[in-house]
Amino acid sequence: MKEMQTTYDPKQFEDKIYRHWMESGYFHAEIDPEKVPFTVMMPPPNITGQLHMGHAMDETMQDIVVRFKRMQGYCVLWQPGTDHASLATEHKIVEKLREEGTTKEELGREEFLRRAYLWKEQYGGKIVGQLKKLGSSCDWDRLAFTMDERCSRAVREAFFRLYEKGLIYRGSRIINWCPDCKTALSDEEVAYSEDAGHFWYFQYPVEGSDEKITIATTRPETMLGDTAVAVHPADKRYAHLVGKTLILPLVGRKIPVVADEYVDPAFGTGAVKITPAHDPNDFEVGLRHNLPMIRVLADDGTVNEQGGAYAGLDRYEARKRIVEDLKALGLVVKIENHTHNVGHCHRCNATIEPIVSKQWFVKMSPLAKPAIEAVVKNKTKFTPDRFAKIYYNWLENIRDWCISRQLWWGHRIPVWYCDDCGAELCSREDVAVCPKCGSTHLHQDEDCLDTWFSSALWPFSTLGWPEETPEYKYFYPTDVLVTGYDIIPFWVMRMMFSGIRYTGKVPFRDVLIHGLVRDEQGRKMSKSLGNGIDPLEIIEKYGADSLRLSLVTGVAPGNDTRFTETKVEASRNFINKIWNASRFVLMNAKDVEVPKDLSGIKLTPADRWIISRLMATIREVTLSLQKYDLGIAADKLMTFAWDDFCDWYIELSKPALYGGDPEKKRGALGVLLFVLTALLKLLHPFAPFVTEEIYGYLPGVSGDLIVADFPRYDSKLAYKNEAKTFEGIIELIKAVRAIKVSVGCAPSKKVKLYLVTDARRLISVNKNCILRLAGASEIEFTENGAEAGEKTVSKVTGIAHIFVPLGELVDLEAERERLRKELARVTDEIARADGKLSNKNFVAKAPKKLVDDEYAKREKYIEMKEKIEQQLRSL
RNA sequence: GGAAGUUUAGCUCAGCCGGGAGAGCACCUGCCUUACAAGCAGGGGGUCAUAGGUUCGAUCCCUAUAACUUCCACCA
Repeated sequence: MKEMQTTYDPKQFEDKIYRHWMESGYFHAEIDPEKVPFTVMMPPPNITGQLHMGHAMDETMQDIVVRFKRMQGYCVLWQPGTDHASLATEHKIVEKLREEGTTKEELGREEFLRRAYLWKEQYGGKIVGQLKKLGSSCDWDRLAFTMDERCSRAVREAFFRLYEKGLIYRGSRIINWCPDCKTALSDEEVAYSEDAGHFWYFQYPVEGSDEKITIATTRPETMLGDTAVAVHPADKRYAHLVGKTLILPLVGRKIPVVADEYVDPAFGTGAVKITPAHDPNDFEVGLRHNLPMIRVLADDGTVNEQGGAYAGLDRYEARKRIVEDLKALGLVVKIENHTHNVGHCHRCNATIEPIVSKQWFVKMSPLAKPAIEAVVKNKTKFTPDRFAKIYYNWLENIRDWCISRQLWWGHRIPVWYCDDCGAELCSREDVAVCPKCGSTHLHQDEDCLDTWFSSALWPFSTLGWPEETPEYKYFYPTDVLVTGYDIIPFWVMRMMFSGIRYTGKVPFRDVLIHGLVRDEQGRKMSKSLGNGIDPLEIIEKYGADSLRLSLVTGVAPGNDTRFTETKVEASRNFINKIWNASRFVLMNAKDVEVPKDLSGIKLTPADRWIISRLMATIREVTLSLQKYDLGIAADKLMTFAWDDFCDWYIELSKPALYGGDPEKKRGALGVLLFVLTALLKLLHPFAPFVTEEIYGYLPGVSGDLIVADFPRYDSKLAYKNEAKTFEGIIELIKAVRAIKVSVGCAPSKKVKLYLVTDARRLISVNKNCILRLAGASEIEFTENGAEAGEKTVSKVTGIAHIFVPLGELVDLEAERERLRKELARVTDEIARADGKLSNKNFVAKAPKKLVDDEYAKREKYIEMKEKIEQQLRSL
């Protein structure tokens, strides 16, 4: 039998243990009709991604749940995978091409895609390795990729079904356009921020008059596409101009003045320039008044040929020039500073241009309704449930989803156009011949689908849907989805409506939402701030277990948390404690094995107390884990491990271990091993590596912890009353310690205890423990403590009145003072109890147990008071 | 403008059904007590943001207020 090293050093075993788990196939989920399935879909990280703290927390939480369920005997599938991340990846590759001095257009679609796959092969695996470092116990045999064959097939099927029902359509509408990425985006992919800008006031001359109308704009360059000026119908200032024609300066176009309710007369000048092709509101106005739509910006954000003299200029350069030119014409009234909300590309942060463009859309309202209903009806539950409201907010206000992207890396839209008859053909299979006219001159739509279109299918596409594979039938719907609240609109919501639509079932029963991991100052970790902390560096320094623990302790579900290295250190210290406690048990446990149960052991009161505490902990941890209260579960566990087991029980076991009575020693060791084993099991989901490592040293234990049974609460071992009685011993020990400290008695100096007590038997049975833990030499029972003599410090506890003769250390005046304070405290307690009990309503209405408890407390304090008074008199 | 959250010890945060406020870190005192100084023992420190209400009883439930955070919408 090898011995445990004297210090906890995670580097010695974490990789080794992970390899062992992999080789043993413990992560692999094989359909087992005898077992109940438990399925978790890992949110697929981007192939371009690096593991960050957010992932680390998300993965840790999933792994805790998954390991817990696996140990409970479920057939657990934790499905891993990666996301092709269409835009993010293409963006990176394009950047790389730029460095190489080429462009994607130069390479052509085919070559570009070849490069992209190469990239995926090269970098896509990186994050997988990082997840392994963290201890993720997912089924790597089933590693999926959103663009693999299975998922791609599901994407086509989903698209086809929606298209068939008219829920996918193509149309020209205002969309969010990123001029840098040169693609359309969904509403969710636009992030707004308050940017400082200007409010420019321009004058547009009225045709056939000297009059001019003043408009205000934040985007002067869009005036090139103005096709009207709108005023409020009830606005008297402009009533005479409605129907008149204006001459658009610099352009010379004649545009009408229209009356529209949309205009707020109180804002700006009350007259609004209308650019239907570049503003969502103007677009609506344009439709109502049948205005022409003139697009003046090209895909790259420069002014297009419609811009006349400004054609070819970048939008901001054009803006500057237009303002200058209008100034020269004397048409600029004023320029104000103005901060307003500007949309930015979620990926590259470029300013978004609203542009009219022909794109593919998913009609949302028929999909949103059942998705809302499913949560209302509790088919899917959010934890914490307040996130259901966020989810409703999104779905209730949702607009049609723009799903086409002008990108190459992704799922190409499965629609073909016939060059001869113009037919638009959506198909599950590639189309070579036009079914309408028989032509073979067809071309596929150039665009790709939004990445989230495929992620939305993740819970079932990975299982083989639309085929009714055995996996799909067994593992779907999944049990819990774990993700951050920031992903609700992108992913959770879309999986919900997709799952319901395509499979007829909600994709998951529970959604466990967590918050963001922030930096020490509470700021979001981000690349631009450079405040991100690399989880791998933390793992390198402290080990994965410490990182995992630090990410779940003291965190309430759904709340953000701050990452501090101090917290990791605290976690590391805890694990070190476990390590050393285990080492202590094992170095004493020669020729002993972990007992299967406790039936062969004669249990001492201390044994029963720790077993009772273990049972309570098992129950609390199990319940908390079932409710996904990971922070509470970890907290209970750590308190039990450190306070109860290490600080108390191990110390309590020492008299038996060192006392020379082989039977007592065997009993204590049996309990130590029994409790330690259970503790390792309970702790395993949180700190899998170190617990598995220690488990390997346990004598007489075979197999691996990862697949051991999770401890079960056993009411026969609860020993509630005995445990409560034993708390009296603990209180007694603490009181003696406090007495010694209060007079500056050296801890190593043993003192004699005189006890006035009714619990002589209880104390006698636990005498050795009391002596050792309290630092006492002997115990003598007395009637009134007089034997202890003058120079004595006394203290009253629940089971005894303690007298400790401390000779010269005792300052009688200080002792009197201390007793007076104690007396005051006890008197307050009695008053408090009296106050409650004299309240007739309390006695009448409060639960009986509470009232009885209050009487009992009063009794106890009165007794204590008498003893203290008596002691004060005798001094 | 709408929504959600937060406000508890010096700091970071927990707190299940309403029934004597907790942890970690920091701080103070004393200890290398042969598992552990990444430790042990003892200790100090809180009007649970404010004001009302419900209740026998409120950190917890309700209402209002304030401050902060986040998300959404958005007036060109």
